[in-house]
Amino acid sequence: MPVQLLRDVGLRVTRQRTAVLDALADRPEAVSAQELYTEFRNAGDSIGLSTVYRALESLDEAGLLDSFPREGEQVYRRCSPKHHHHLICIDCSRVEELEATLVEDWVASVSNVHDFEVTGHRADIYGRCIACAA
Amino acid sequence: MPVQLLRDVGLRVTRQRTAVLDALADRPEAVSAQELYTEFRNAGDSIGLSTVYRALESLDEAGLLDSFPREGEQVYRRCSPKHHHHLICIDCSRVEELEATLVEDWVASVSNVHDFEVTGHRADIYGRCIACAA
DNA sequence: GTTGTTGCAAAGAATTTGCAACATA
DNA sequence: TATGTTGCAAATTCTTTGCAACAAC
Repeated sequence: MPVQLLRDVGLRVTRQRTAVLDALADRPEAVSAQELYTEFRNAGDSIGLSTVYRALESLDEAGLLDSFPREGEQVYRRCSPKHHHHLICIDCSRVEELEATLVEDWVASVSNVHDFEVTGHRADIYGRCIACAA
Repeated sequence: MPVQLLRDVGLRVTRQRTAVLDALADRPEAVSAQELYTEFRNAGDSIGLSTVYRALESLDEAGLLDSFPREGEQVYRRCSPKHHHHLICIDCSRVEELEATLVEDWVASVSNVHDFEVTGHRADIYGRCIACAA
């Protein structure tokens, strides 16, 4: 339930934020603010474009969403709260979450060897999902 | 020598493309088209902004440059032709190239386990370089 | 009631495009 | 000479911001 999620991260529960979370629920592919805005409009939902941008931004900061750039725009999707990597379909934007011990090991080893204060990392795999590869 | 590089990838050798390659030579940090354009102007070099965009795009496609998004804009840097990953300073944009067998192993294992036609991957580590961490 | 949120329209920023002039091969 | 490239200005697209009305707590 979106309401509880919002409370948990200390954001006010508004119709708009709830709508955004609902729209992203169980959606495997990532979407941009523009796409989401268009969906709302087509569905007859009244939401401002800047509100969609602001909602996605706060939800992302709160850790409720993943976000990454795709072809010049930022895209978002619901994600599990624990650290993970991605398997991203370059055709349909469908995303699968991956855990990857190997990657964590790599990061640890690099931070040991280099004079570098590691603050984060990202590791994603691109390709075509079974549906799009056909 | 930029001239040879351009020939090798089948691009015409122009003053502008050569200038872009020169400007990127041995520069450890990544730069955007806008930044490069400003540098040229300040140096008295006459180059159009769209030309900088187009030069970076073709050089990137030719595999002579790495590129990744940074705060809403695309940034570029010279890179070695072989596959590698990055250690990126979030303060000064300095980039170090990494080879990572562990990452390659991970990608291979994922492509074996999932119904997914892998076309590429990317793995980068973010943090502060020794100079910026001070 | 206080404070955070929304919506709109305007502003901003990065990037792309049309097209005539021009440079490279 | 034929074709790829440049430069400029205009157009596009994504994103942010100011501010008054409004909703959540």
